[in-house]
Amino acid sequence: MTTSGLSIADAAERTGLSVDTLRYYERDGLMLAPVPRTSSGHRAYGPDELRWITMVTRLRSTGMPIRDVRRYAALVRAGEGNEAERLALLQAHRQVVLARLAEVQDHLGAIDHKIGIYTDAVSSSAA
Amino acid sequence: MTTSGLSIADAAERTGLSVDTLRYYERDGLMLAPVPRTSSGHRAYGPDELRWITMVTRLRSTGMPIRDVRRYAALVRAGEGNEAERLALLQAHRQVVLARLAEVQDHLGAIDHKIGIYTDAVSSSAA
DNA sequence: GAACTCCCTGGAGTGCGCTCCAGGTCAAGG
DNA sequence: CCTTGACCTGGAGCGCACTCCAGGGAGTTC
Repeated sequence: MTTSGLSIADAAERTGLSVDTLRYYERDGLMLAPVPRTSSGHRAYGPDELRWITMVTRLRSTGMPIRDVRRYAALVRAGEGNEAERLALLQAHRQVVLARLAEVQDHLGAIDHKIGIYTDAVSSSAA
Repeated sequence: MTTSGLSIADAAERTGLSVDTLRYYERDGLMLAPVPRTSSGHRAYGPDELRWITMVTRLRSTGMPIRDVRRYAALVRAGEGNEAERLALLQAHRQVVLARLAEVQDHLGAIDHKIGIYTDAVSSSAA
């Protein structure tokens, strides 16, 4: 009486990833365990898988390389006892992201300045 | 009596790009004009080149693809009269960057939450 | 004038993260 | 039955942005 789970196409729609990417992530060791299969061998994504994919997406979308996501997945897969390592990995990532955000914001500020200049130029030439 | 300009190695150091990247940008049409040369054919980067490279770096570092930087360079190279187009390009980029920043910040918030959970777990296990 | 260093060019190679493809299986519909 | 459609696998291919390399000057140092 278990609900079998989402097809890969449905999981793709839910997560915003492509079907190919979902299979690629699994092949590449980013999942915590092989995705469950139906009797005919089709993947069936359950809530656990979807939640984990969401976490992977957060890490990827903040710029974490696949290889680091894989390391994080390995830690989680290993089970309890390595929380300090997981924490260290996430905190290191956090620092990288914050630095990157600051850099982008700084550069964007300079670009905004240039936008201001062009805005003046364009509006005065239209006058 | 013209100061000849910086060697490519010095320009690389100044801009934070690699020597190879500087040559690549020039080959790929990202510069406004061919970089001036010394009598022996070595590149000599002057203030104009360095300023432009700084702008390119800002665009690149905020995620603008090479191809769009090239389009922007082409507009600037074409001279006055297309300020509206330059402005449109920069504004479009700005929107993309802002959206990306918001997304990253959102995902980072979720990661921070997870960090909080692990911090609690680790500190209580140490207690 | 031999060695050294820095630079040149054209072109090949690399790492990343997907993305696509051929050839095959399986359950359901007509 | 036979087609259809979604999915399977292993592996090749791709776009991007560099990065590296071979082979060849040119100017300086001893």
